[in-house]
Amino acid sequence: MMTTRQNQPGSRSKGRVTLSDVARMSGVSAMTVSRALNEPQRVSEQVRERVAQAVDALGYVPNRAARSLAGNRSYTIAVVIPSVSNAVFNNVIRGIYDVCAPAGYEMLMGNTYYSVQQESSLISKFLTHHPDGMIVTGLDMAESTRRQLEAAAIPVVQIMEVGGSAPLDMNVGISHSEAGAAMARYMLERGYRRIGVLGAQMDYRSQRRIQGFIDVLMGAGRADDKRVLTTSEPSTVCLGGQLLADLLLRNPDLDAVFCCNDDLAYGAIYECQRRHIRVPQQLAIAGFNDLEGSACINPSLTSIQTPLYDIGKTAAQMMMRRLAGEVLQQPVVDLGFRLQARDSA
Amino acid sequence: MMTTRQNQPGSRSKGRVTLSDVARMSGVSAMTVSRALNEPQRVSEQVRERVAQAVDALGYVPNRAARSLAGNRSYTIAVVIPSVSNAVFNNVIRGIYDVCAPAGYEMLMGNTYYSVQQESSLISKFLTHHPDGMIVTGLDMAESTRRQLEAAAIPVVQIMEVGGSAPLDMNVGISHSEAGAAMARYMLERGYRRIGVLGAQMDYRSQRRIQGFIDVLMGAGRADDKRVLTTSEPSTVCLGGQLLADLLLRNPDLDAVFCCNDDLAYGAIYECQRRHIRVPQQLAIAGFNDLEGSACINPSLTSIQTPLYDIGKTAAQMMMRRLAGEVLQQPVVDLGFRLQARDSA
DNA sequence: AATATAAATTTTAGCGCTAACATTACGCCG
DNA sequence: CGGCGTAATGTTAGCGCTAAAATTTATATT
Repeated sequence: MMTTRQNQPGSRSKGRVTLSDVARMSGVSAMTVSRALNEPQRVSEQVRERVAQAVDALGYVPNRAARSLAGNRSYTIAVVIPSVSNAVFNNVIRGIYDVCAPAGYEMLMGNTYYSVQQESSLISKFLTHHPDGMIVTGLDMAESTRRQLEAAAIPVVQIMEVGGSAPLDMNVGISHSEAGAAMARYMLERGYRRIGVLGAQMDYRSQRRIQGFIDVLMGAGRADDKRVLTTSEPSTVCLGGQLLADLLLRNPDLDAVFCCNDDLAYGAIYECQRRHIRVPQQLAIAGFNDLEGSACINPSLTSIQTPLYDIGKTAAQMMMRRLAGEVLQQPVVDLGFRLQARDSA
Repeated sequence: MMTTRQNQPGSRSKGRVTLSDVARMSGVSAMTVSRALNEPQRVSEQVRERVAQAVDALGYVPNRAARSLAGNRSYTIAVVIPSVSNAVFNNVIRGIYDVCAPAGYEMLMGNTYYSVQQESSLISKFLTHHPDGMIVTGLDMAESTRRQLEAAAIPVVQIMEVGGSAPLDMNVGISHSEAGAAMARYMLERGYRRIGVLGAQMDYRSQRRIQGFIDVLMGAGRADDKRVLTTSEPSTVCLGGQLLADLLLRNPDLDAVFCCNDDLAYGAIYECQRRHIRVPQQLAIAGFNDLEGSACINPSLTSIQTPLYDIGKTAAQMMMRRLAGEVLQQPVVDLGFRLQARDSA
């Protein structure tokens, strides 16, 4: 049970342990305590120890707001992604985290839910934290947001895709149209000829994947608009099954389907199981992103493996270098992808 | 391309637009601008408008650090969960967000990855932000962390489970042991007799689910240690298949398996598909959490539906009421669960 | 019109920390 | 042993905002 004084939020605090309390107890100035905590190598060992003891004894917790205000630096990187819950971005986030945390940076994370409006308002909100840098997903954003970011004059890394619109500052990702094209070439090589396409969410990257895929089919004289089914609804496993059902209704003769992400592909495979359609013999299915479950579904799913962790890690590393004052020779990095062939296509 | 002045981080800022710039331009005092932005009903309409214009013209972005420092309140709620990428917690987070965002609160989120150590260090880190409140997962935590939270003297809501250890402050969730027990009773009622149990991750809540399940089996004289297989490895779909394979090796006569979460259950179903074991005729399978995909896998998965969104929403509402100074009559809320019977068991 | 009351606004004083500069202590050399 | 460079510590001032108190202005009441 909570027994003690509850700080009155919204009143002038008293009784909070501050740097000067620690300073008083350890018999040095506040500034020295600050240095003992943030640049320990700059104070003598005995001071370092006395300060550590005082911090412990008093239960001192530094106040980031004060630090940020005084230091004109927040030690915070804002990360703007469509959805933290998405397994795709989770890997990216780990990559960012593994670089930021050891460097003493916090991450401020938020979801856009694939909406340009939500992205704009989220970025506005994040700017009030005065982050030292920002990592945002994708190359496309509202013009006003672009201006806001330029006005903020902080380093920005755009992640996930390269080669779409011109980047604002730094850029790390893969070419989604090339990845889509690679999948199309693979399917054609394997002998599939009546190839369908399923897409949901239809953010810019899904669109580019599908465009790249279709362009290759077109080049081979195998494109057919009737075989492409997309929706702006959020992508779910169940939706994959429904979309496949729709698509087959209009194209009973399909011999393969490219799903613009693995979730849809799972749903499509489930639908085939229910209809006793043998995959890949009667219908081949491929996905995109190569999520954890793709290796163990039946049949195992052919997909495009994207370097998610490395995208996050590289983006954060570039950010750190920029924050250290370095001028990057290569502000745009294409990390490439790998086609993971398995049993489903 | 970034053209303009890059703020030197770590130097005294100049040239940032501040409240007083807005005040000067709109011909009122800084304090009035502050009120115009934060309590608009307390200033005259014309001032409100002039301020809005000046904010627009100057591109003013408030500085949260300054606000937090001056106001002794951060408008931040720290949220400590095992893994943001987990679909389970995603729903909880949405519930929290839907209450916090309209109330003007930010969420500071972090993962413990089911580790008590990581939880401790995360909470320490979060306390440096001086959040106005904290929402943490589960009832169990390191004793030192418990003391830290008490010393911080902020409202705390522990979420996900009720009825385990005594709560620190407020508490919202379900009883995992009761939920496990309910599943066991259901399986016994359906006539299953040689029932196995699979568990991974084995955080406290998984343990309680399994314990509740086994207690009921025991009461019915159907418990058997050999039929329980658990691991502390993180739970994944693929692991579910491997664990089932192991379990069947030692217990070829099983007629049902309870998986302590849906991911494992998916893997178990896949493994059955590969082995041509008919579910549920030869082997029934049940999961826990009722994730999105559980309704459309083949066969559809019997699971325990937990009120994830409502847990988050309720927790945040209790937090808001507490921050408004209210004394809660009911600091512990059990939201209950529902057994979702489907085809797999 | 005088007074009481409420509403709108300003003034003052800091929140807790760190950048920049100032000072002191210490070792080392000629 | 004085002078000098370096390392260690201290002093000053202020980051941008808001709580609280003080003041001015508008509105109601008699």
